[in-house]
Amino acid sequence: MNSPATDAYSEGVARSNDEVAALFQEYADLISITGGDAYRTRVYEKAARSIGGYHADVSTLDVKGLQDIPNVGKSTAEKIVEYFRSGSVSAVEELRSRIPAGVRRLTAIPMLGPKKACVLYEELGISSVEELADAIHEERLRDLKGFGPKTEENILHGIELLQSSGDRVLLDVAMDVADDIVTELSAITGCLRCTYAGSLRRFRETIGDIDVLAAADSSARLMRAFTELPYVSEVIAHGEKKTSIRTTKGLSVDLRVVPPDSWGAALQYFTGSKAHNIRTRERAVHQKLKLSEYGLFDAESGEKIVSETEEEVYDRLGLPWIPPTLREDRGEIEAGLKGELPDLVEESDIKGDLHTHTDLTDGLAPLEEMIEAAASRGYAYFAITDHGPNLYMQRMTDERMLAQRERVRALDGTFRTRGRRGGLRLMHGAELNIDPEGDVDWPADFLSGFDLCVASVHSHFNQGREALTRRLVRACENPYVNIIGHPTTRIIGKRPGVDADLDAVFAACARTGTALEINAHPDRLDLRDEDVLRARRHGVKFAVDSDAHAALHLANMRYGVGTAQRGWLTKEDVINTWPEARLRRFLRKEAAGR
DNA sequence: GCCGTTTTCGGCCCGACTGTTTTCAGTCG
Repeated sequence: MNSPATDAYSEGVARSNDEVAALFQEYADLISITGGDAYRTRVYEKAARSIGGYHADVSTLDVKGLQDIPNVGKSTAEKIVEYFRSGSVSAVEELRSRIPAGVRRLTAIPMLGPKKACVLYEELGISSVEELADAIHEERLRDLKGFGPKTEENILHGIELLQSSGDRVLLDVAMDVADDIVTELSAITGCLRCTYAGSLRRFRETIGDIDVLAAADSSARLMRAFTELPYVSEVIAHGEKKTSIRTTKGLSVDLRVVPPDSWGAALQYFTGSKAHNIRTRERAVHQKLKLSEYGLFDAESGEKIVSETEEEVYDRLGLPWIPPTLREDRGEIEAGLKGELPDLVEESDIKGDLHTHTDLTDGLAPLEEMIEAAASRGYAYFAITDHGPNLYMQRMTDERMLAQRERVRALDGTFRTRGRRGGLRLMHGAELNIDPEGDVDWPADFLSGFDLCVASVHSHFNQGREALTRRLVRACENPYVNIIGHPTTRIIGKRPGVDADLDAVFAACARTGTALEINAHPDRLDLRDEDVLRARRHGVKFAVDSDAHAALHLANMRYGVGTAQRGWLTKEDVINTWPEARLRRFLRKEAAGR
């Protein structure tokens, strides 16, 4: 998949900003665990977010330049400079020496925040998730103030959730590392090809370890360069064909170097999935062939038939080339044999983003900056959808929303001739809150002023299946609701999706002309691929949205498109690949009788 | 620690829910 981002918003810039953002988030957590001033905690959290979303590389800025970043003052700026000068920040190190890393890890458990983590550490010396689970089973939490039987139950459930995602990391974390490694290795003399394979190439929502594949006649140089990357913390194995390392963040990466003429077979083999490979190898066996990472061979003579490209390998097995995002043994082999593989939606098909935020609510960037970023991605249209007033913390009012609309309309005029071709059209929308009854923030006469509305669940997640289903269906039936945002509200590894009858919701979407969102934020990827597959059978349309809260986040679109592909979607299924006129017709929701 | 159409001090997003409590603290969005 190609990325249209080529300017200041492209990746790489983000690396050192992300590093600093993570450092300040950690500092904020440590301050709150040690019972420090809550306002200092907040400031460092806000600074972390601002830095993560800032357009310039913080490692290139001085104290004065850094203070231009919102929520970064003198003290924070000096810490950033200290970090790039010495590799660490003494104030952070001081707190790290007082609180074991495992204590902070405890706060990753849902319902367990800094205060409870602090009590657990100080009273019982608990400094890891495992120790906490043991302590609960040994009933050692019983005497602790503020911990009752229900809390124990919740913590155990939370630990289960946490561990179900295991040591896997989110897609974007793995992708950043993999992109960097591929770039570094591609520059080595003798490296003829290099790419990532495995679950990353298939765009799975979480990644266990990263597989990088390179083609070269001699592997020594590549292997050495790989082990000498700056973020390598440990070399697990070091050989001629395969080298494994662990990064400073604990991610394990395998590099395999293959001869150039087995590139295609190796790429096919190391991309997987296991289930898909078993199926392809079975087909080979039936044709008296043998498929391995080195090529497709005649089973009897051992003579190599093909191996240079994936296309050749699949072709010789009687199959068209199968896109990596489909290789899960979910019917792609059968569809390939019948010539019925879907023509998958690509990132380059996306004409606009329909769910984004600005600093009017909880976004980081001003309206103009978000629109500039959208224009630089070559979008044909772009919707601003800040939060409605019922998400109280956002302090939205009618006046603020209408004032924003004025600005959007004015900017629309100036961007009409900008962008890649035909200019960028702006749409004014909102992200509404679906309340427990299925109603949304504003009455019809106010809603009718928006070009489109996303509606999402942000509260009352545990209503029970029937109530939640009714609630979502009612939202679909609202003639002004065009897109159900992050439909299950799950946060990967942290919060399960709501318990609703999704098939009933999908049916309601199809019936009312309401699109389902595929939220591209790597923490969410909601709907998930399996749900997309099911929804598609109901004839639902989808919107792949970044839900960006900063200009940089617009680039998360690639993960949403990857998820859409895993759900077998074509351009036709995704409303934000459509031309503007067709999209506008869809947004009128005429089927709902509006 | 940051910020300023309350501008160098005194605020800092606000409300709901949950589980633990007899009046509230912690967590979440």
